[in-house]
Amino acid sequence: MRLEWLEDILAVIDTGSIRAAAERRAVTQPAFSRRLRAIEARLGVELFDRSRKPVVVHPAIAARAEEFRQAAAALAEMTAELRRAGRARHGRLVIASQHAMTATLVPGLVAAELGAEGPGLRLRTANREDCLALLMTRQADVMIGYQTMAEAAADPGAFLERAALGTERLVPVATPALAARVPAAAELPVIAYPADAFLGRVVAAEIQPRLGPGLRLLPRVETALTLAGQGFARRGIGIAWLPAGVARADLDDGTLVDLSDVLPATRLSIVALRLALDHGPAAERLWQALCRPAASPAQGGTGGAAAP
Amino acid sequence: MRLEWLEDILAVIDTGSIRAAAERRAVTQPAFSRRLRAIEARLGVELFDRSRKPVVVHPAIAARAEEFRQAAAALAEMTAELRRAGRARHGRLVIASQHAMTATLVPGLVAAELGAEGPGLRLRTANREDCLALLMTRQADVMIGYQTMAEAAADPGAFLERAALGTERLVPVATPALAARVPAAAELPVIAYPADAFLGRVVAAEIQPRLGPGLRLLPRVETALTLAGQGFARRGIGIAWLPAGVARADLDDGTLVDLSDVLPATRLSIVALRLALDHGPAAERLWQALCRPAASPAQGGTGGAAAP
DNA sequence: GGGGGATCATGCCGTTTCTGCATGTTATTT
DNA sequence: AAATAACATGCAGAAACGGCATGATCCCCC
Repeated sequence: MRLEWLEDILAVIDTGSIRAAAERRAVTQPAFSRRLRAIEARLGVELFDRSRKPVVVHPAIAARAEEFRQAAAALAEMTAELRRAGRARHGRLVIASQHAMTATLVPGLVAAELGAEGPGLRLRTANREDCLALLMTRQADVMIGYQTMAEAAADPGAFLERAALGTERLVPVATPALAARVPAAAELPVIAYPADAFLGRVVAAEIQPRLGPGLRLLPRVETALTLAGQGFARRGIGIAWLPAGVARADLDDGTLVDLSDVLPATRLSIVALRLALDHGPAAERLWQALCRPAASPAQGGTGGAAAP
Repeated sequence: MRLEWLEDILAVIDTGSIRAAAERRAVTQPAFSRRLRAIEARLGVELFDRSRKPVVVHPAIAARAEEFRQAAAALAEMTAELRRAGRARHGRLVIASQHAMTATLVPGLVAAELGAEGPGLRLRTANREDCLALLMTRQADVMIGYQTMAEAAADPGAFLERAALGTERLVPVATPALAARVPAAAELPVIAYPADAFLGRVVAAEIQPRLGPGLRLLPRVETALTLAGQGFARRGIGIAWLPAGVARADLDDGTLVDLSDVLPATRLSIVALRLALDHGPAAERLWQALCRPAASPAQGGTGGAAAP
């Protein structure tokens, strides 16, 4: 028996169909169908009545759903606890942060606030979704990431604690040559974020609607990685919406110019998140240090450097 | 988390070394070493201190051994229970039997004793070790197999219940042509059983030592499958030691002749085994029917046919 | 402290398992 | 009866896994 099997079975029980369960388990329907067959074969039990079209979970199996749920939770808890203990053995704390912040904001936070804490600190960087997954599976103690102002105003939910670290502007930038052509242009070459990435949703929700009516965005390249977007912008491929902290150095030395007077910009909230659970003393210290608002170097700063 | 992972970890905890644990888990040491690394990687935790030569389980992990054991037991129990319930849904009983008996003895038992029970009965055939595994994992309700007379006299252990169904002779047989050469020969071509198979051990322990001093066995082919051995014997490849029930038809029609007057034979006990646990009503009826000694058609019979 | 032996790791390669995509089949709906 | 949605299947590429041979360490004992 495997935790994955329990989760697969529960997905079918919960969603009521293989197709929907496949989606929840993030595989294609054929692959998931096979997986279920394999589970049945290895278990030696027929779990579903496949003669019905949305498959029906055999009643004897459905009756055990709660048992499955508990076993799955116990296993998940066991591995989470193992991870926590494993880290504790090294006296390590793990911070998960979104790619864009790793190079700019986070080093400042860590250096400024955690000087003495330093040695046992590890940084993992990923996209926002994966960061959240690291947090939920307890592979990370704290996550630092962006939220939209709307998200930051909403209740974080019962499982999460949140601390606001500041805000940062998401500004349109381009090379001076490209920028000069912007006011007259009807089509703007842009570095786009994928629609399913966090910044892609932000741009779609908060930037696109505020563009002038005759103005169209023409995606030249698409990347989820802010730093890659910065690279393209530097080469004049298109306009990129970058966090101010990422763009600051290029803006200062004139490689890029700020277009936020002619194109919409928006503001992102920078937050720290952690599970609302027991934490070790080191994790607690880290959290307290992050929460101390005075120490926060956010507000568009590059971390460590003073804000204007 | 997977049951297999827990079992792997527990194997190391119990045996104190990777090599020994690999043996217990029935894979080679390199493969097992890799498996452990993969588990550590996927768990994100270092489980062992590999700088010591028999690896040392990290104390934080060793401290959780009991937790692991309970989780493993719970998972194993859950799958076993699922299997039982799955079978019960079909009203099915599963009998595991050794290959050799499936064709001869078991049909007689089933037909004679279970006439009415018939429809929901399923027969699985495997070697003795796998039959036992089927029993232990509750994929089978009852196992029917051979034991040596010594085994049959010993305590079956706390987990197993045993019922003696009779005995059967293991007799040396050969084609008439080959048999004619036996008395004078110093080397006998034989159909050998693998040393790690049940009958291989029986031959090694009870037949070999009783051979005349000047007599050598020359394995011509090796097979664990009695019926395959019979096929070879029929073609005159060598002498085979076969259960009387298997050989009977060939002996009756003269295809093979019985050499037990010039070569050692031995006697095997035919037993039914089941786990000493709760059983469903159908399983209980089956067991009672098997235990009824009068009905047993054993004693070398081919099952169904009357014994001499 | 220097073999000798045991334990674990690694390179290589064949086998098995798993996945996605495209497409076929079947139950359900209208 | 046709349309639709749900599930299965054929296929090919990728990843995981195992065994074997061999290399690198650690432990023990003289």
